[in-house]
Amino acid sequence: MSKKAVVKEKTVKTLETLFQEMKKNHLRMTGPRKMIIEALFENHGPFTAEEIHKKFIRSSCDLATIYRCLVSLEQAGLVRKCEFGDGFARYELANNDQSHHHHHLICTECKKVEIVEECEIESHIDRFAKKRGFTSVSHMLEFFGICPDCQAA
Amino acid sequence: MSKKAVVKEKTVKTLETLFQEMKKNHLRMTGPRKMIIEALFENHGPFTAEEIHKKFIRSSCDLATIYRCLVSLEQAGLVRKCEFGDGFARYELANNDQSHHHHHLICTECKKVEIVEECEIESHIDRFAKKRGFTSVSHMLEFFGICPDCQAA
DNA sequence: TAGCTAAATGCGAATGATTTGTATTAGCTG
DNA sequence: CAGCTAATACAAATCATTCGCATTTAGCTA
Repeated sequence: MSKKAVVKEKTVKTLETLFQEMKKNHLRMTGPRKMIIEALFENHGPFTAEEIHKKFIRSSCDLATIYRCLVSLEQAGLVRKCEFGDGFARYELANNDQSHHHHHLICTECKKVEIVEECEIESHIDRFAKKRGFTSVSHMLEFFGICPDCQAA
Repeated sequence: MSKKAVVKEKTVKTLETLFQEMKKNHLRMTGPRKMIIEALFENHGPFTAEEIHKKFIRSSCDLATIYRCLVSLEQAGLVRKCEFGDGFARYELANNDQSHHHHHLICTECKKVEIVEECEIESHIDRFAKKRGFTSVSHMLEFFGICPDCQAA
């Protein structure tokens, strides 16, 4: 009972922290934005804009608004965009501290996403997927950054 | 001189091998397909369909044909599709043997792609990018496979 | 080598996720 | 509470990619 209370308290605090971060970034606290943050806070995604729109937004809200909210929330660092190469951008809460770094394990058939917390040797990386009973396992590893030429320009 | 000849001979052989693989997969040897294979063989990509169309295809050829060729070449295992999450699919020659496994290092500004041959500990993985003078380094690591539920179905 | 047939292409239109223009609405600051 | 803007709704545009269909052609066969 006390354990549950602690968990709940921690949960509420973290959601408030997210809202404070919104204010810190000069983002107005609008209905759609709050609903998006709450949805991503309470459900582990990542989710496409359309999934967020259909599953989590109760009061009517335009899909274009969802897209614009996600852009501003991403720019503010509250939300992270994930690209799995299937034509849909997905979004999840961005946990800024490195302790929450994680990868994804996506079923190529049903598109289900599992969180992968482990982080070990790259050459053995597929075993995380196989350990979970996945077959036809492969992984995508791509680097991003600003190249020396562009830094100079 | 003899060195150069050897290199050239090897080059020709490998390109011929690719053409043989096309035939083995019951793909007709059409102009667009040959040009795409040659382009990817002579230039290290990966390239978008539009880049291939504009840069490498001399004789007139419809962009839709490029897309269709890339699909059939991918199905035949000759070409690999890469997704960097910027809204463009890119293609490169698929080297089936594991010895040619590599990753990519993409400049987020000019979209230049560098090949990353190293394959070490995941937690130190960003150092490959930093070692090349890139800043704002991040990486994308996603897993793909068929989940137990879908295997059963 | 001519002819056959399915596969491949060209061209135009469609698709679908995402973006954008613009008038209207509604946070926030004083 | 007024006023200034940012944010929203709605509709239309964008843009990579796909598709339909008529025409062409690669590769096989006689």
